[in-house]
Amino acid sequence: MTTNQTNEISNESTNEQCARIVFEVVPQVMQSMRIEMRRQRGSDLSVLQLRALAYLGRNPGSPLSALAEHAGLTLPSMSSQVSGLVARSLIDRSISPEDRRFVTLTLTEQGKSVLDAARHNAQGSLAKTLEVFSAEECATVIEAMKLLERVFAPSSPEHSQTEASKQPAKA
Amino acid sequence: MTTNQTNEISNESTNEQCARIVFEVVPQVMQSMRIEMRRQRGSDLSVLQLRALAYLGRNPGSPLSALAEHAGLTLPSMSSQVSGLVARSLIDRSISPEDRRFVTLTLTEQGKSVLDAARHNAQGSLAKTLEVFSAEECATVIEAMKLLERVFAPSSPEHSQTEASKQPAKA
DNA sequence: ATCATAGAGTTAGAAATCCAAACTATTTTC
DNA sequence: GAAAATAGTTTGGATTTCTAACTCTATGAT
Repeated sequence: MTTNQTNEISNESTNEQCARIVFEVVPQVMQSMRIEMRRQRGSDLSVLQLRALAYLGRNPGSPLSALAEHAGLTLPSMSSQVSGLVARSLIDRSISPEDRRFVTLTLTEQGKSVLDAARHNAQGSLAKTLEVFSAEECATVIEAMKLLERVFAPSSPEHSQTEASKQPAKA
Repeated sequence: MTTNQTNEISNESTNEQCARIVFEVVPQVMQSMRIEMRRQRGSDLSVLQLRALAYLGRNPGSPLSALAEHAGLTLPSMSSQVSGLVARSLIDRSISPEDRRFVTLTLTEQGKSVLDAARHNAQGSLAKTLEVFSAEECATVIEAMKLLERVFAPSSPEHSQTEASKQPAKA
């Protein structure tokens, strides 16, 4: 029987099997997404850039640090990415009047339309790939994604600073 | 063809919902894996490099093209990566005696031990992160990964490639 | 009030990654 | 035997992302 103390000896199979297959499959899916994004000749966005635009669509006026944390990047890396998107007129970057240290990031009108188009393309082709799944299989994938999201989401309200999820934004 | 006639009025087909959450969660998990790999100060391998070593562990003597296809990289990119691993004495690269155009890639003894250690570390910390899951939740994740693997995996080793990954080569 | 300190973000410099184009070497085909 | 095809490498460049050092702004201690 499985000991529920610290799971040191038993439960090795299920947990480690899960870790092994996640480590095997997630990079494959990610690579397919990158390739598909690169194929989209309309918007020329990376997966990260599209995710950044989508985040700003959901959270207009976010500071840079929130975006960096959401993406799992350092502040300089995200600053560079944002500079590129500002130069492409997809993001408006202005100084917060309340606290002038903060930056306020918002999608421009062009950013909104590019986001809409790119998201439609990317998720559309992904959905097309997933068309072979039955509704039940889709539900399984969705449920698994929600589980993984709970564990890997950056702004997890519970234990955001365990050693495994120490973010690179601060060291 | 599309079978979403019943869902046209409602929000979103199950497929599209699945695509959206996959596009949201997979990059997060991937980024966490990258950060965790970078924290491992013993081996200094990227996710891709570890995956390449693992592939060669399972398929000794593979040619470069098989490795490139498995990783979803172009031949030049994978050639460069392999050169780095050869320079670090983790991979032995020799010319196939049967067909001298092919290269035969094998793990060195050092490569095997580095692979073992790195895989243990990477999947161990991943398993630790997944410890919050119950056995049932783990099973859901495993099942979903198997589903995604069926759709996104390149062709299986020692087998003909059907149509899996012609994406990275040409557009 | 003033100066020290901390926080948010940017810039600079370097390293890694990856691709397309061009190239070499080998095998197959005609 | 020449031409075409195949496997891989080299080259050159674009992108990404890090650390370290910097600027600017807010807070706080005295």
